[in-house]
Amino acid sequence: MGADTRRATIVDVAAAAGVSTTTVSHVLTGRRPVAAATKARVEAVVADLDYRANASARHLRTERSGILALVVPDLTNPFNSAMAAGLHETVLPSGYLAVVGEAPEPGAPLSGVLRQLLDRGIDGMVLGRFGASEADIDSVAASGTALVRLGGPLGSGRGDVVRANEVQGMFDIVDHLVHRGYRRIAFADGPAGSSPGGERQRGYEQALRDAGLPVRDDLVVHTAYTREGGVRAAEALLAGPGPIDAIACCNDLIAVGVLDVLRARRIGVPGDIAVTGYDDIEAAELMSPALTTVLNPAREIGRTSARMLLDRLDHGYTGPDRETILAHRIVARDSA
Amino acid sequence: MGADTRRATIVDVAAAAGVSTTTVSHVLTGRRPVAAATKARVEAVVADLDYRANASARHLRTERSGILALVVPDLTNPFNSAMAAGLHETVLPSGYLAVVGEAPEPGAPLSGVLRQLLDRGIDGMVLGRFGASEADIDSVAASGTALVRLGGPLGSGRGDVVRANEVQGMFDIVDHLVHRGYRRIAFADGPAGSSPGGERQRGYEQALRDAGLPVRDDLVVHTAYTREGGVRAAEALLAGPGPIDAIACCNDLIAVGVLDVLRARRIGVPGDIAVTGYDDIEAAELMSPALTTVLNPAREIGRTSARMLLDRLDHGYTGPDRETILAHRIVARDSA
DNA sequence: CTGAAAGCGCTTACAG
DNA sequence: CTGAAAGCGCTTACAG
Repeated sequence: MGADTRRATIVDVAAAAGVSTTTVSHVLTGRRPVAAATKARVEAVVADLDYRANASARHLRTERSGILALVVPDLTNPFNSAMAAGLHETVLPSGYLAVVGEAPEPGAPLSGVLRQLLDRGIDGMVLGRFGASEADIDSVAASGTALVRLGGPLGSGRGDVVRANEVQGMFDIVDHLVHRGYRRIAFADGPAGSSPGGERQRGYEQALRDAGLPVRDDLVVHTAYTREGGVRAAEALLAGPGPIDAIACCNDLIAVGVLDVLRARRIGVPGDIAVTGYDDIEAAELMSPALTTVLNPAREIGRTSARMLLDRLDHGYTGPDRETILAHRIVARDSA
Repeated sequence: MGADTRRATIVDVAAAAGVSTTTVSHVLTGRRPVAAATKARVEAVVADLDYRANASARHLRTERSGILALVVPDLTNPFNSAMAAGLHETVLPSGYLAVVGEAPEPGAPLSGVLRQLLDRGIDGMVLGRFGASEADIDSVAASGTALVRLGGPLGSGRGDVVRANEVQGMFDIVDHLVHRGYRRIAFADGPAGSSPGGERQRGYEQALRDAGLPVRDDLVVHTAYTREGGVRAAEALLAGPGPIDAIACCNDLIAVGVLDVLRARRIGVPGDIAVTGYDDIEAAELMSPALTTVLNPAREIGRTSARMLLDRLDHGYTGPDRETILAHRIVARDSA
């Protein structure tokens, strides 16, 4: 089909159909009724010439870019790529393109990626869980970009929020540990002040309190959300002030690192120390021992975020900011 | 910081700097020398007004979209998301946006995603390894979009190719099995006729031949590139015509499924049957037994693809199509 | 039910 | 070394 011939424009279509470009445009957008016969004629020409509107021209005129973005700290994290997949599949049928950005330095002031995305005039943005500063969030919100945040407080004018109930999720899995008889439960948290680390820590502490167990600062250690972070956390905890019999980790990647250390030191899991994760990445059930964790429906979070964006962009929703909470589920395997 | 004030345009900058928009444009693009003093003045105003060019307007005028795309069959596959990350990080500093698309039905004629991307006038595209039809590839090439393919034959005018040496990679790992004493080595391939399944199968067969081992059709089974595919492959192989002592899998996900079946049937790995994968996804070393596999540098493949695209788009390369081959590496762990 | 025309914000021959 | 002006391909008041 037409190799290097110039792509048809709306003018070509109008000429071939014997109507004005105005009418062609209205047939295409459906924004004004067009006589059935005219409409049919235009549509035939559109098919014949294989006409498709030039996105740049349309967006210049409508002041929309037709681009949605997801910004996460690490695209390699399976949780994030599953989310990206959910966003893509939901958004494409509506004609949007979804761009995924890795924010290289979480928390850097309006970091490069965010800035570049905003410069592009993206229509909507899903801001992943990481240390985006308040100022950054404000910038995005102020730019008129529809915003969905994955976590953080729901505050008017700062975007919709999609989240799993992080507090409850960590509460449930620590409760699971308590019911299995573990008493000296440490917590390998994400970086101090980060999300979802903060929420998960609250769940951890609440579960201890409800069980009548002491909440001890020296049993909580902060680290990066990575396998290496888990290694450091385990080493710190093992060198800590007293014996522990379980380590609840803030995510699966941290749990992987913790298990590395325990395996290397020949500490039995869950016999000597139980370990739990959070997220249920694919590797969780492949590991030895298989990881007991909390399933966060990543792909569904992506889909839901997409729908909330489309609600505002295409379906005319202009009400107050909304929060959607997705159910989590404890996946009990062998590590706890 | 201007919350909802109208974004500055090139006209605003020109007025404030007391020059024409022509000059502002040239300061911005660097496509024409501008007197140092004038340039400094314009740059000061740009910074002051926080001016950034409207991407849609620029692209409408230049007939470029500034968007690059990566199309893969499954974004959830860690190999693909690592590749996507490499593409992103390389391309963003040059001002391009990278879009990732999941082709829902591999091999469907110019499937929805591909079509939509082409309609957007994307400047370049990386076409992942899956059953894109020849016609599809021709369509992309003919559209004037810079094209990089991940695998497949290098043919002039059909885009650059970035690949690992699949034949050699599978040869090496099957050779590894041979050297460990395995003799009845089966092959759990991807779908018949798919890439990189075909190349890997050739490496498998060559290694057997070089070792003086028979190449038997009934030891090769075709399946999907997924864990479930691996389950089916293992069941077929185990129900097959004769005993086997090793299963070389076409990728890690297949190997995971194979290990599922062997574990369930209490068949020792690698004692009774050795298993190898391909890709070295993160889970490979977390599994039990840890998977012996071939490392394909996914992120580096993404980076290299990006550089080849940028070469044509921004650096004026107009020579013949090129092929870049990246080194692989055998990662020997416990499963073989 | 339909059209003529302005204009979105850029870049780039053309001219001096 | 710099500018006036055309034009990229759309959409949308305005008018009939």
